[in-house]
Amino acid sequence: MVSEYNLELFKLKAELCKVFSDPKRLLIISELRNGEKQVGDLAKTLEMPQAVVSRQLALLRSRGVVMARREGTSVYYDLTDLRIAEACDLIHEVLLNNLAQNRELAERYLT
Amino acid sequence: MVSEYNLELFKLKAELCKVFSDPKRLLIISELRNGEKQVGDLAKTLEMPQAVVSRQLALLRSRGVVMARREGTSVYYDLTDLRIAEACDLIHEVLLNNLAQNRELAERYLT
DNA sequence: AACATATATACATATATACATATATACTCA
DNA sequence: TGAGTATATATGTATATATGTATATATGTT
Repeated sequence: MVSEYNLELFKLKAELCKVFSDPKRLLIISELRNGEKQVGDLAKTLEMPQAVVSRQLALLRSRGVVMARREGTSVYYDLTDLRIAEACDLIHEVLLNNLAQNRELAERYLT
Repeated sequence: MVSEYNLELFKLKAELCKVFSDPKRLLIISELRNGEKQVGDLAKTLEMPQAVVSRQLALLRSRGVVMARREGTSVYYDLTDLRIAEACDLIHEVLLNNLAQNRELAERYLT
């Protein structure tokens, strides 16, 4: 039995998580872990077209994951909440665990 | 500068996170927190068509988020890794924080 | 004001995703 | 083996998302 209230909350959570479902955005988030960066530098470091980085940052900002600060012609972006990075760490661990289990399975059946 | 190796890893992470980008899947994960459940029960509790629950569970399993155990005609599903639930908790907190900040903004400008 | 730099956005297109409905499969028991 | 129950999958359709390219906007400089 799912109340409307709960459903709404889960929809918001899903919206937020959608942000993490793209490798480019994860790379951006990963870069921002070490402190704020400007758009152009992110584009250069991550070897992505500027427009792509800008658009993804706009999306991240719309979901409250990053915040922007203008300084002259540059715009600096930073994470709004370090727990986002922590969540990414947990996912990282889960992934490594999955991979390890897959390897184990593979070894069991392929050798 | 993103190495191919890293890119591959981030793609996998994004694939894993995609799992959390749907409210139905989050509800299922949330239900499974309290222990394994069978498909039909999940469908009933969450008021979703059986086919929807089954398909989402298949997806969750393909990503290594849940595991299945058959017992007679029933199939029981459970989380594979509690850190998944922990990550969801962190996201929950981030979301609440976002909402609080939005409310603050709204109050500042609407009153 | 004219120009340069940094960033953002619009549009068209390709791809991915979710859902409802119908159907198939796996298992149990008579 | 045949009926009944639980779960899984296939298909068609509607919608969402990502991308490249081109262009717009904002700020700083001369």
